[in-house]
Amino acid sequence: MKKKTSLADIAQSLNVSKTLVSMVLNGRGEENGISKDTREKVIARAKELNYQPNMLARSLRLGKTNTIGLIVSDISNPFFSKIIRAVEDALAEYDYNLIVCSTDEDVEKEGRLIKMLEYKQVDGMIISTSMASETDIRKKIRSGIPFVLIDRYLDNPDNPYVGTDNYLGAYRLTSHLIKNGYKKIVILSHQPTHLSSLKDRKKGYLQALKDHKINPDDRLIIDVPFQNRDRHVFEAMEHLFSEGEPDAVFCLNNSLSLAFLDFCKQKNINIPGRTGLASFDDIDLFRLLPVTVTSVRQEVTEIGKQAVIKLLHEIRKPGSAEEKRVQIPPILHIRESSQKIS
Amino acid sequence: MKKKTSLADIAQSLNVSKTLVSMVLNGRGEENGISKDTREKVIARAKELNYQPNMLARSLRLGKTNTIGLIVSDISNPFFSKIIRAVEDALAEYDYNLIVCSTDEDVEKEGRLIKMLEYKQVDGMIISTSMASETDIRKKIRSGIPFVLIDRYLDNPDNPYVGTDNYLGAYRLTSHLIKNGYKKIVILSHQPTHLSSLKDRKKGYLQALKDHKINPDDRLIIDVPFQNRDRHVFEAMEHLFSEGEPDAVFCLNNSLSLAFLDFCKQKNINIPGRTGLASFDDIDLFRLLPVTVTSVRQEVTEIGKQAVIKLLHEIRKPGSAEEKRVQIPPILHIRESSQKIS
DNA sequence: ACAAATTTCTAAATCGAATTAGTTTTTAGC
DNA sequence: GCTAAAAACTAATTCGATTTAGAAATTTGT
Repeated sequence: MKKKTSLADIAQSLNVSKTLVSMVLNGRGEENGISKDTREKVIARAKELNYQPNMLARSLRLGKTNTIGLIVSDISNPFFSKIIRAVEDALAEYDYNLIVCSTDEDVEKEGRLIKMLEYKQVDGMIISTSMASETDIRKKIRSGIPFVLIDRYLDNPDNPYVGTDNYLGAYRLTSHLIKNGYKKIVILSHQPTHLSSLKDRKKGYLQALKDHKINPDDRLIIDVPFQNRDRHVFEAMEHLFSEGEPDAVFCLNNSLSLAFLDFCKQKNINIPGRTGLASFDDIDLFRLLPVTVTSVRQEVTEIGKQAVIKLLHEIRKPGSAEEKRVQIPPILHIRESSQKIS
Repeated sequence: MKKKTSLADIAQSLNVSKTLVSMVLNGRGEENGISKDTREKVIARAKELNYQPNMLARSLRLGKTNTIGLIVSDISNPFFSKIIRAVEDALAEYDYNLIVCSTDEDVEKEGRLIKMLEYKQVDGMIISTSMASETDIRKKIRSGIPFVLIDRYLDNPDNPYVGTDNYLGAYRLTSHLIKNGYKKIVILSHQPTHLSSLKDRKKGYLQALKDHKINPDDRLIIDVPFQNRDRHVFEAMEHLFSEGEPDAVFCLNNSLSLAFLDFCKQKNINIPGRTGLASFDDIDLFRLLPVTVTSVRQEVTEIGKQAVIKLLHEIRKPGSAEEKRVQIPPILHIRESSQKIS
């Protein structure tokens, strides 16, 4: 590893000051009255010595790193990985980079990651939090680094947030099922029930039932833990289908849908013959199955983009946003898995 | 944004030197002969003032950032997002973080990203390169920052590399197809044919044909561009199927398989009735389709883990690894899409 | 030719931590 | 009570860039 050239090296080799070199290389030579001749010499020498600015030093001095931290539960979940991609692209336009972290829905781990990002002096964070309240998260972010929540919001309505209108999506999807003749609609969700995303989807479901004069049935509301999801879904569904047939199953995210499809495959359960199916989150699989799957597609790219816009806004002038919470309407894809019951 | 407490603040408030505070907080108080009394006072005050070390300053001084750069073509591709997750987890054990970037198979963009990671002084890089030669990549990494290639290797066999044994996977998969009676086997690949991963898969395919005395047919070897992949696959397949029926299609990665399945869905092509199917990369979809898809699964987690081990090795003592190229054997999943031709 | 104005450039401080090469203080020995 | 040794602590430099405040050199005006 050759030692790198620094400003000082260039300055020394030309017998000028570091100040001058710094100004020239930052394109502020002219306005600072550096002669054209000198400017050219500096630029030439910088190239010659293969000068590469050290962003650490620069960031330390300037108090900004042009780096954003992104925390999600699992970067390999397609929902998040697509958001990350959108965030990456949006940030690139403003010359920001991205440090990504997965929490596995572990609040402790999330806390540690937030701290770590603070140490690294990121300029802001985008967080899909597993925490239950804003107080918890503020306890970690003591420095006041700006952050934007995605996917899940917290109790404080002034927290910048971008996500899907989960209530709306679930309401529409459930209404659609009901209109198609389904009555006993199972809702398959996750256990830490404090997540706003899942809560709102459940609310949408319940409201749709209510509006269509269907009484909710607690036995049709299933919450499985995050860990060992597949096994839990299998057991819960096995139990449910042995007790009596539901009309349809509404899975609240892509992982649950996958687990449920696995169950159907193993148990040879025919969709929509034996049970209807609808899912929150749309994945490739759904349009490729021979019986395509009805779903609500979240606008992941839009969520990523807007989160970035909001965050950069917060970084520039904190707290000045007009609209704190942005809820993007999802898109309903009606397919074959929820065909009309004859 | 409250101003942060620095070492100096703690030092001043206790009337001791920064040196002392630094030593104590780094756990080197005792060995440097700081009295227990003072040590406790420092630690207490640090807590009281909510001291958070500034990693920028630390990194600048120490010459290491504990940050790794990861470059892939698209972080939202499930193959890569799973590798990223594995890399993240493996790095976490050594207290490293991850900056991720997507290149979209664009060599220019990759060059810019490498430069940027250098500026940020990452301690090392893990790269799934789109470049064609080691010279190209070395031209960018002028600083000599250690890097490990994944998924695709380059001409220099001394470059640390971790990937799948693509030749082996393709050879086995093709042999399997041949043994099941398939003869006219289409291979669906991508156009920039310099990628070692795709080249090796093709080699494995050709060798399998040869070993089974089948003459390769150029019309069955299809290379589509990365951009507008889906459209190109559709057109190429439409043309191919109109000319005469192939026996089977071997897709060289998950994206091509998805595009091909889309085509079959639209054209109502029955698998394996009308054409057999096998795929490199295994995705959830394949085991959930009613006709499950035969595939070669890459050990993504293992690739991520080993890449990290190799990189940390390079960082500690460059060039000392026993084995430069690690090729991990993939796992063949024989399913229904490649059933025996009767 | 000399002051004033303009052009061109620079020394030194700063960001926050780590570290080298000490110095000061205390204790021990006799 | 004095010295040597041990214990406890610190000043100053460094990493590499930016910036403030100002100095030196040149040009202009009369």
